[in-house]
Amino acid sequence: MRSTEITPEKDGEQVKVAGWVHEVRDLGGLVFIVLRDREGFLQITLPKKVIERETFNRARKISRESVIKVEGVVKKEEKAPNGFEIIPKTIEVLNESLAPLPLEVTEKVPADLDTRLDNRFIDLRRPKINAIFRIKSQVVRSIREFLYEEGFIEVQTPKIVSTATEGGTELFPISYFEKEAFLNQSPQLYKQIMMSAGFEKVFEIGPIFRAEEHNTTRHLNEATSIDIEMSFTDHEGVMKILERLIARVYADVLEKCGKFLQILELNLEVPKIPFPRISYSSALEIVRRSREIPWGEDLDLQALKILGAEIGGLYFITDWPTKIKPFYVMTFEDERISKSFDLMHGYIELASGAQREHRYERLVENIKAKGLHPESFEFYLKAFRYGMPPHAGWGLGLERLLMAMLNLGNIREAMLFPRDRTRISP
RNA sequence: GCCCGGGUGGUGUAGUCCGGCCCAACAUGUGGGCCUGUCGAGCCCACGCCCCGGGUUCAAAUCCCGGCCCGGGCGCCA
Repeated sequence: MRSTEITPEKDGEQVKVAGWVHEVRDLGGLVFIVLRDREGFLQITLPKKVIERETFNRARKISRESVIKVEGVVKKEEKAPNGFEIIPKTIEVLNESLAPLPLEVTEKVPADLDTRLDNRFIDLRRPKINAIFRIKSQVVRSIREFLYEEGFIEVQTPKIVSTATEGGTELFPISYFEKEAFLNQSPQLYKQIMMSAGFEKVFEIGPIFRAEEHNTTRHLNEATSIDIEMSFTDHEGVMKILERLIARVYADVLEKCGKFLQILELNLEVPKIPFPRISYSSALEIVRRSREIPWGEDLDLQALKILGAEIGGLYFITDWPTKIKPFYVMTFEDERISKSFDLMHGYIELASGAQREHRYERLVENIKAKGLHPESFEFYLKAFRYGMPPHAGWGLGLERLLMAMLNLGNIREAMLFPRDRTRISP
């Protein structure tokens, strides 16, 4: 049985429980073992007079974090946490833990993030850390459910690619027999090809790799991207999907992860849709009250912080200058402006999307205009020559979303085993 | 890539500025002991640490040089 399945009403019932020894409090004639399992804590109480001597003496010496199995009787008890305790008949040590521990699971002494990540298996035993990933699981589940309900088809695209970069980020080169290859920075080009293939609505949840030497609390070199692509719609259409998706995720987490939110001491609110939309040009006006940025330049961190403070919460920045967006975005009639958007949370960018350029000739021009070579994109361009519908899509950073939602101070907290500038293990 | 900050028991900190009073302190931990209502249990005893290599000096955790490692900010990027 799990800890949460037992209540004071089960008084007198025989139960089997298993888990980790969180703490042992030895009072001499009375020993308490705090047992921790996946769902919470249980108190095993051993009064010296009642327990068999051998069991009693062995139990008080069990090292913290050892894995034990307990068979015993539930006893309703006002003085016990949650109103009950278990009086054991037998205690079996399934696996003994070494001491001292690499870090304190009881959180009496804090540990640096670096120490925690080096010992992640034990760090994750801490309820607060565990809660993050229980919520992450629900987030992914909600996203999947929502997109399936909306008629999307889940796809898997390659993570090993040969193409030159689509622009922007650096790629990790890898050794691939006699060929040059890279880890994919995003499923962008492949999900667009799926539009030509006639899937109409696709999504993918998978890893992306960025070989940037950044060293900040909001960047990872391996992250999880949630990507959608949708035919016969425009940027407005996919923005609506995105805000509904975000609201759904918040609502589900609120409904199904109350316990974990409580552990994290978070008060989550479901964001109201539609999210505020502000054009790049209007955003620039706000920023210019305190800082000069010429039209057409990207908004740097300082600018985004000004905006985040001004607007707050979740909002879209739309109509970005074409020159700072990738070749695949579609422009308005005024070609300086693109049908693109970023979803922001404060100053953190969560997602970015656009209507795509589906017209072959225009696309080739765009590639050339970015100083790239159309020949390197032949596998991609081919899909545009034989019937490509108009389409739009976006990519959403899962860890960024989690960071924003749970107010995490460091994106590494949102990844089980983060990969950053210096860390590739564990 | 640029710029800051840091490395002291298993863990987290103090001490470094201004060298000696530091064979290094505190908490947690670990080992042992006492204790029948703990829930950050309490009390007593013990154990355990100055990143590496040079240098300066009568004397280095402390100052200087080099190295390794880590954190953060900016840039870039999602």
